[in-house]
Amino acid sequence: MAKTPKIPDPTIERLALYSRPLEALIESGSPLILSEKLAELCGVSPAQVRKDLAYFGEFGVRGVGYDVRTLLKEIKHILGTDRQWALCIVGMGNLGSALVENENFRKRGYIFSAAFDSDPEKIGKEMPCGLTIEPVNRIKELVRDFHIRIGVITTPPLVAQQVANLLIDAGIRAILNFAPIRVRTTDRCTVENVDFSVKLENLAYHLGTL
Amino acid sequence: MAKTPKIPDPTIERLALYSRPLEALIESGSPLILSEKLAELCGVSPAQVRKDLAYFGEFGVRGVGYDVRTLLKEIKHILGTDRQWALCIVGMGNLGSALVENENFRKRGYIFSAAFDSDPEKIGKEMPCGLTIEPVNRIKELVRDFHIRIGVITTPPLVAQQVANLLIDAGIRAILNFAPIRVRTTDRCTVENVDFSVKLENLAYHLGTL
DNA sequence: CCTTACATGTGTATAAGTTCACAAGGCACC
DNA sequence: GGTGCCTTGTGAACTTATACACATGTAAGG
Ligand SMILES: NC(=O)c1ccc[n+]([C@@H]2O[C@H](COP(=O)([O-])OP(=O)(O)OC[C@H]3O[C@@H](n4cnc5c(N)ncnc54)[C@H](O)[C@@H]3O)[C@@H](O)[C@H]2O)c1
Ligand SMILES: NC(=O)c1ccc[n+]([C@@H]2O[C@H](COP(=O)([O-])OP(=O)(O)OC[C@H]3O[C@@H](n4cnc5c(N)ncnc54)[C@H](O)[C@@H]3O)[C@@H](O)[C@H]2O)c1
Repeated sequence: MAKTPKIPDPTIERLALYSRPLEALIESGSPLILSEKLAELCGVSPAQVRKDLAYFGEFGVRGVGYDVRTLLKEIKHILGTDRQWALCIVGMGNLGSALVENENFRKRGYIFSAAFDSDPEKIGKEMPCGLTIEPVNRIKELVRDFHIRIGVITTPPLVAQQVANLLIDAGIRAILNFAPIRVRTTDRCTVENVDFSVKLENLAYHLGTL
Repeated sequence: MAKTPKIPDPTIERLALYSRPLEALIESGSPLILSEKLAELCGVSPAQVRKDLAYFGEFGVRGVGYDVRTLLKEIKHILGTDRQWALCIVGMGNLGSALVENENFRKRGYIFSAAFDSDPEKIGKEMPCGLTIEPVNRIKELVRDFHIRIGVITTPPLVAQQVANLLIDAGIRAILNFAPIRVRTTDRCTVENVDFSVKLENLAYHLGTL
C-alpha cells in the first residue's frame, strides 16, 4: 500500500470524483489533461487537484500536464478500484433491486455476489441480473464463501441496525447504508451513510423561504 | 427568514442529521434531550451540537436540556421542512421509480408532482404512486403550473447535463442529481450531486489492500 | 430567598483544509 | 546546448471548522 503520511478525508472523496471525467477523456481519446481543465470539470480549484495528487506521488510532467491513462490508473490503484470487490446487499425492495441492476457498479469492479431479504415471498426469486435472493440466515455462510468485504443495507430503517450487526458478525468490514438512520459499528468496520433526504433538506435551506 | 450571519455549510447538513433521532424520540415519548445524548445518536461531539443550534437562537434551557418537540420544530423551520416542496423527476428508470414510491420523502414534505421521461414506451404510463409519466417537452409547463422548485435527475449520465439545462430553463432553482457526472449550473440554481460509487470507493480505500 | 447543581451558550484555542504564490523541472525550438 | 515557456509540485499564508473550558442562566430544594 502506498505510504500515507496523513491524507485528508476530502482528498479521497475528490480522487473518486476526478476519475469520472478521466474515464470519459479516455473514451474521447485525449491523451493529456491539465490540472486546470480537470479542476473545471470537477468544480474544484486547480491547486486543489495538484495538491490532492501530490499526496500520493508525482504523476504529472511539469510544463506538460498529466497523462490521462497513467493518472487514471494511479487513482484507481490508490482507491482500490483496480481490484474487484465482492458486495452483498440486504433488503431487496425498490432501491435494492435498482442497485443490483445498475451497470456502473460492475464497471468499477463492484460485484454484487449475494442478495438477502427476510420476506419469504422474495426468497428464492431470481432477479434479472441473475442473482437469487437468499434468506438472511445464510449471510455468514455466503460472506465467507464469496470473500465478501463490503455490505450494502437497503432495508427499512427500523431493522437497519440489526442487519448491520449481522453483517459485522459475518466479518464484513465496510457498510454502505441507505436507511435514514445512523448505524453504529465497531472500529473494525467502516460505515458510509447515504441519506437522500439530508441532501434535499440542504437544497431546501438554500432556497430559503422563496 | 431567520437572520443568518454566516452559517458553516456542515452545520446545515448536521441539522438535517439531528432531526432524524428527534423524530424517533417524539414517537417514543421522551420530552427532553441533552446535547450529549443527541450528539451520541448522531456521532458528533456535544459541543458541536450546541454550537450548531446556537447559530440560530437559544432553543434549550440551561441546566435542563432541549425540549424535543420544540427543537424539532425549530430545526424544521430553519431547513424549510415545515413547508411542502413540490418536486419533479426526470428519468423514470429503476432508480427514478424507486424514489417516487418512497414514503420518506412525502413524510418530510417533499412531494413528487411530476415525472418525466423521453422513452415513448414509458410516457403515459401510470405508476403505483398515482403519477403519470410525462414527456420532457412538458417540463416547462408543469413546473410552472405546480410551482415546482426542486428537480431530481435520474437519467443516464450522458444526457444529465442536457436535462439539467431543461430544468434550469424551466425555472427550477435546485437540482438533486443522481447521475455520476457533475452537472454545471448558473448561480441561480443550486446542485447537490449524489454519487454512490464515490461512497463505495471511499470504503474500498479505507479497506486498503486487505 | 439564597444556595447548589447542572446543562446550555459562547469566546478562545486548536486543528484541518484550501488557496496563494513561486520555485523546480521538463519540453521544444532555435 | 542554451533559452524561454509552460505547468507541475509545494511551503507558507489564510480561511474555515471543530474542540475546549468556563461563564451564564435556570430550576429545584432547603
Ligand atoms: N426507495 C428509495 O428511493 C429510497 C430513497 C432513500 C432512502 N431509502 C431507504 O432505503 C431503504 C429501502 O427502501 P425501499 O424503497 O427499497 O424499501 P422497500 O420497502 O421497497 O424495501 C425494503 C426491503 O427490505 C426487506 N426487509 C425488511 N426487513 C428486513 C430484514 N430484517 N432483513 C432483511 N430484509 C428486510 C423487505 O422485505 C423489503 O424487500 C429504506 O430504509 C428507505 O428509507 C429508499
Ligand atoms: N440504479 C441505481 O441504483 C443507480 C445507482 C447510482 C447511480 N445511478 C444513476 O442514476 C441514473 C439512472 O439509473 P437507472 O438505474 O434508473 O437507469 P435506467 O436506465 O433504469 O433509467 C434511465 C431512464 O432515463 C430515461 N431517459 C434517457 N434519456 C432521457 C432523456 N434525455 N430525458 C428524459 N429521460 C431520459 C430512460 O428512458 C430511462 O427510463 C443513471 O445515471 C445511473 O448511473 C443509478
